[in-house]
Parts: sequence; structure tokens; C-alpha cells
Amino acid sequence: MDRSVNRAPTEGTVDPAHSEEGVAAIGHEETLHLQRQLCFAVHAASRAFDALYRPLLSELGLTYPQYLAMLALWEHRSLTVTELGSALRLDSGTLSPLLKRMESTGLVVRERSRSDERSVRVSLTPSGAALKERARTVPATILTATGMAPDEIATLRAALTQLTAALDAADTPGA
Amino acid sequence: MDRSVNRAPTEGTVDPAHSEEGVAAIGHEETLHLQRQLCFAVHAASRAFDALYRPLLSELGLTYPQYLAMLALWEHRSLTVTELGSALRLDSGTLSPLLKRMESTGLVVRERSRSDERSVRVSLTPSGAALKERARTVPATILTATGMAPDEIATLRAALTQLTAALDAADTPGA
DNA sequence: CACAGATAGATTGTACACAACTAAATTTTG
DNA sequence: CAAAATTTAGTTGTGTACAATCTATCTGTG
Repeated sequence: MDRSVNRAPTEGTVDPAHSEEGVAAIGHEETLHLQRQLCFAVHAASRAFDALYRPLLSELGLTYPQYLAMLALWEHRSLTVTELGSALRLDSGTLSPLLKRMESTGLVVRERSRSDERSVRVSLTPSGAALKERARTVPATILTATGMAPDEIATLRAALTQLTAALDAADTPGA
Repeated sequence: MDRSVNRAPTEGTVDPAHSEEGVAAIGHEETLHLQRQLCFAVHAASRAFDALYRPLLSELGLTYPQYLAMLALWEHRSLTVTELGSALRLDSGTLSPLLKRMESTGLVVRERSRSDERSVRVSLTPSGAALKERARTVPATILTATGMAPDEIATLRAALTQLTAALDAADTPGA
């Protein structure tokens, strides 16, 4: 099948929006429309980012989640699995195999902490640290692709960060 | 490990932002900071949505991507796999197994078109159509959780839709 | 009609992502 | 200090998600 998936539905096979912005009266039952869902817009943007990053990162031998992990490690040099999970919002079920793959490609090393044998410290190898230089061109490429000005990006990022915090809070009623 | 992942890093183990909004001078090399990446904010929001929807949809016997597929089908009653892929921005490698699972749970039926034996039409079963009634409460629950006003949501959704279109365009230089 | 090319889905392989569970180590408590 | 509770990673199972590839079918051209 078509490998370029379904980019830019310029010729909507399924008519993308019934009226684009009917923000006003939503009296009856239009709340279950796909194009009206904020969650879908977020989901679609996330996958579009992934598709754009994929070929760039492939040259560096990284997947997109691995790139996010490297961003955290380039900043902190060394983190425990829990700290990395906290930064990336990922749990051990995702991180354990991801870090194992990154260790097998020589970007990081994992070693049990001597002071607390429960924790595993993930550290950059020289090779992993050196990769930062090759990654420097990535952000500018992505920035250009967004077609947005830096302040617009900052605004959007802030809105999303706040949204995420609100969703988290709603998801943890008690705590 | 902790199953509640790493929600609300209220007590930043890895200090979430070095200065929150240093939108101004980014002269040197701060472009590779995790918290500065719009892509990460989008990615995090997407996963936060998924976590919030999960328990709600679980009661309906749906996963989040399956819910999105149902939204499209509740609107159109019946779609080919390609049309559904176009609406959801998913390819056949994802949709084939997903639809097979939905068929096994009795929500949809799949049948080869007589007019074009290559295409497969996905249609709601009575059970799948009836599920819409039980799903009606979902959007309001999510809306409340966002803590946003409807017009704020519309604005954010529009910004994300535009961003997605820009990323798609950049990803398809020629076409 | 023959046949090259295009199209529709399915399949295979790799990589997230999370729930549920397990094992091991540490901390808290009585 | 010993038992209970907590914390830290890892493992297993299910479900996306996409690239690459495959088969079947259809379409266009001569």
C-alpha cells in the first residue's frame, strides 16, 4: 500500500471538517465528530512530528523517543532510570528496552548504583556525547518546517504544557 | 515500578525548565534542551490524553485509536480502509490489525467490495452503532479535564491543525 | 486482448507505550 | 532489630505505528 500514508488530505476523501469552526451553538450531538476533537489534533501533530524527525534522526542512528532521551542526557550527562522517566514521562516498561537498545548501539552505559543497588544509572559514552555535535542541525530544520515564528512556538508550547498539567491533574483526582 | 508513571513533576527531579521562557537570546546552544522542544510538548500532551481516555474507553471496550476509528464510523456509517486511513492519518499496517480486533469484538464487519475486489469496506454492526449512545458522555468528561474554555480549545486545535499541515508539507517537498 | 504500471490490503519486522506482575533492595515501624 | 511497606528495575502481554514487501486486482495503452 501507499507508504507515504495519507499526508496532506488536500483532496479530502472524507471531507475533513463539516464546517471548520462551528464554535457557537453545539446544542445537539456534534460533540462526537472526529475533527472537533482536540485530542485528535494533538495526536495527529505528534505523528506528523515523528514522521518529519524520522529521516533526520535515522542518519544519527536514533529513533524519535531515543532522541528525546539523548536530549535529557546531553543536558545532565548521567541520570537514573527513574529520573529519565520523570523527565520524559515514560515508565520502566518503555524505558528498559529502549535503554537496552541504546546501550547495544554504544550511546550509553547502564550500571547499578553502589549506594543504592535498586537504581540503575544511565550515562553517556564518549560516542553518545559526541553525537550531540551531529545533532545540532536538527532543531533548525524542524523549526523551519513548522513555519512558525519562535514566539508563536513558545506560546503554543506553553499552552500544551498547561494542557498536559490539567490532564494530569484530572487523571490523579486524589493525589 | 510505579504505575502512575511520572505525573505532575511537581517536585522536579530533573528541573523541568531552566528558566521557563527564555524566548529572547538563544544565541549559543540552548536549542537542544528537552523542555524547549515543541515536539516534546506535543508528544507529552498526546500521551496525557491517552492516559485520561484509557479508563473511560476501557468501559466501552475500546482503546484510544479504536475510539478515533469509531468516531469516523459513527459519522459515516461505512468506509473503506483507505478512506478510514485518510481520516485518521494511519496506514494499512496499523489499520489492518486494528480493524481485525474491532471485528473480533463485534463492532464492525469487513467485506470486500464487489465493484472493486481490491478494496475492503468497513461497516458498523448494530452493536457498534449502538455504542455511540454510551460514548456520548465521554467528550464532556474530557472537556472538563482540559480546564479550558471551548473557544480556547478551538484556537489551540486550529493552531495544531495548521502546524500539522506545515509539517506534512515540509515532509513532502516535491509532491 | 496483452501487459506494464498503479492501487488496495495484508504481512513481516522493529520500536514504542502502558498495565500488571515479579524480584531485589531499602526504608519505615512496632 | 525483625516484619511490613515502599521503592527501583525488569519482564510479559497487548496494542498501536510505520517501513518494506507481497499478492490480488484494476486501469491504461497499444
